[in-house]
Amino acid sequence: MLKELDNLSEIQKMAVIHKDGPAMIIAGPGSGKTRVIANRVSYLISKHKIFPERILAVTFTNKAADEMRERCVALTNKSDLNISTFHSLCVSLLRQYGSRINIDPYFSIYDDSDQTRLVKRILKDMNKDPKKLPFKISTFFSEISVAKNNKLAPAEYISREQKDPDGALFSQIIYEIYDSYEKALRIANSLDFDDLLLKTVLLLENFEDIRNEIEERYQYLLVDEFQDTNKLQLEISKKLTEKNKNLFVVGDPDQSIYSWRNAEPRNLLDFEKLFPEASIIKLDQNYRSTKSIIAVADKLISNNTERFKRELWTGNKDGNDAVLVTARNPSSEAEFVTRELSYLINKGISPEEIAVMYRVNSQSRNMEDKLEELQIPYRLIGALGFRERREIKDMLAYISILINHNDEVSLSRIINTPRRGISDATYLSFRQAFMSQSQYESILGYLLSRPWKEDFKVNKRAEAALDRFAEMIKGMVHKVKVLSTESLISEIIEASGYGTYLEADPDYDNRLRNIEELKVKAREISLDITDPFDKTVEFVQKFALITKVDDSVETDQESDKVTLITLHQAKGLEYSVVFIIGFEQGMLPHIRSLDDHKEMEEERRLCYVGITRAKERIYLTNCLNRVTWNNQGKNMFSQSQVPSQFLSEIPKEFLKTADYDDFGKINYTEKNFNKEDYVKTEKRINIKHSNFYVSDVVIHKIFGRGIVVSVDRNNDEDELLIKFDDIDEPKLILPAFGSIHKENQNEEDSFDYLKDFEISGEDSVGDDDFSGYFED
DNA sequence: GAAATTGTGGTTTTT
DNA sequence: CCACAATTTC
Repeated sequence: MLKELDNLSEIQKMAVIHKDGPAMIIAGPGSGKTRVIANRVSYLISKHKIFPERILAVTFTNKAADEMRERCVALTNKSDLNISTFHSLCVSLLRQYGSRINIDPYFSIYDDSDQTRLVKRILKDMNKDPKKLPFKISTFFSEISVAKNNKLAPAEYISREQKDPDGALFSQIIYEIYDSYEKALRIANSLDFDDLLLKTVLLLENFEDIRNEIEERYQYLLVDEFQDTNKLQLEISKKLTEKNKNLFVVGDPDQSIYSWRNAEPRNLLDFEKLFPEASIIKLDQNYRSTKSIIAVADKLISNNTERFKRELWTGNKDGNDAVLVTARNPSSEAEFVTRELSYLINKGISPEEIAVMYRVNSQSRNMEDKLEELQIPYRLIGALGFRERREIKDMLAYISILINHNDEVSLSRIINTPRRGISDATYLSFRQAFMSQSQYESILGYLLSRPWKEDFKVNKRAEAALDRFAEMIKGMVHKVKVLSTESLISEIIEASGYGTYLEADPDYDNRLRNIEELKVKAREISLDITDPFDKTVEFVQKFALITKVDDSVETDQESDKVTLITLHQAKGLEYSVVFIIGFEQGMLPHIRSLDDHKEMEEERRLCYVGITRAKERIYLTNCLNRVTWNNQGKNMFSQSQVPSQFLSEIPKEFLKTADYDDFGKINYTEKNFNKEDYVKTEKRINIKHSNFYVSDVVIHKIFGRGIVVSVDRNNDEDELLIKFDDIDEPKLILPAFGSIHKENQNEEDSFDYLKDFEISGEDSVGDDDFSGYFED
């Protein structure tokens, strides 16, 4: 038997040996999807003698593409496979054929910060105050993104929108900005992310010869994560397989989490309608996770109503119980996670195999603090990607303007960075002058040839500064043609004064390191291109598509690190141990989703994605209180949190619950937990007895007033069962951690017994730890 | 024109 | 709370 079919289930084999015609693989999490794709690629090559370069596999992220490539190369020993993302595929196609639709091959790619810059500039030109618009800039971008996904140019957009009289005014303004934005992009010879897809669709749609040529080039198309494709990506997939129909798509409707970004899960669900002859294969055996984990995931996702009923199952062992831990507040939650993971690490689990996941990036803060406190190395898959760092954006802007002389956004970014005496006002006059002349086609060309001295008036100082800048750029315009990308970067840093400017930066070391890293990345890219200029162009264009998952903030040099990551970014990854924090209404599900059924289902899918990343252990955590931002009062205040409704959707027997209080101690209410394990991690000295007795009236820091129902002194430490006034079920409390005192005693007296033992570490048993929680 | 200071507004997820 | 914009001061 061929090695491609080794160790596969019958159903997986069916997918691997699929040759011609459309196929849809519904692949549940951990069902061996990547393996199936890689093996099919390999099988096509070795069994059917398809040339590797005629197979195109499209994934969602660069990282996924790299992994896929690695796997395929390992199997086939061939390196000329085509594996890329939709966006980078489009960049390549547009570079090659873009001239047919008036796109210069040296186009720049604008990310959202570039877009925002551009739109702000446009608004200024239109004499509009960004703050007085009836919508936020982000609304504008999502609006035009929808427009572009529906292939609506500004004119088409407005004619469609105006049918709705209520929205007419709103749409009119959007239209005006959209129109100017498109014109500005064209003048700047730049494309935004949606354009990359849209222009490619237009290319394939309108030019049969190009379509044929590309379809000839790629005989077999595989698309991964198909549930997250948008309309344009579907169209590209269809156009590329128009004749041969060799479209092999893989996805999982339950993992569709990008509908807010115009992903259309229907692309997958309706695949059968589109291609009635399609082979349909469902992979629902999970090879990744324990039964406990799968049970939680499956019970949760079965609460979605708009869903093909489908059961994920596994032949794996039961494994550890899934755990829910409730903490007092986010910092306590982070403390629990940190201590627990240090316990796991001590137990021999590699930090690399552990991830902490959350709904929003800001939740990483508490985790970072605690991890640093305990000196556990972590990798933050960050809010701020490498690409978005200021020094990196600046470098790229310098290079971009040298490549694309029309790239106005880049020019405006660096013309006074570092400060060289060219104020925004000066730049605006200069730009105005450029716009109103017709002799020079590019803004950089205009700057360099300097007739602008006649076109507008600025003071001597500004004029001299502009002159110096032009001189400096002039010296580099030819260098971009001959220097390697990394030498070019060094040259820019030297010539522009950026180096000296950086030295004054408080974050100098980091920024310098980032720039060095940029050079390394430049060196690594596109080894097969020989011309230095082409290489730089390739680098800049592909660099714009790098995702945050590709790079990260490292806390030290070791590679062995715990991962902090958003649930969205975690898709496609797997870890032995996964913590998902913030299981509270308003956090997860996110507050913006609470009133919308469809969005709630997507939040549920997001949890499903998170839970199914885990191989061995899953911990869900939440907080009783959380400091939130109050719109009205402009004050931070501690708000009591309602547990996530998703938790109640998971039957109790599948999720063991425990409480965690601020002193780093878990009250395990389920016997399946090995309490000893946790005590060891805390390095606490066991205590003796407390002075609480049955029927004592007590005050608890969190739960308020209650009566001691029973005292258990069999263990090393007392366990009190307390019926609190406001809580139906009596709660188990360990009095040793100072969160409780007798009603008729003041707190200090109650704490007396604490003198009998000590708590290791710098922790002091004082009131400090409580301050702030109950204010307001 | 740049730096320092005050004010303001905004918090989801990202190719 | 934090980032960035506007305003004031140098």
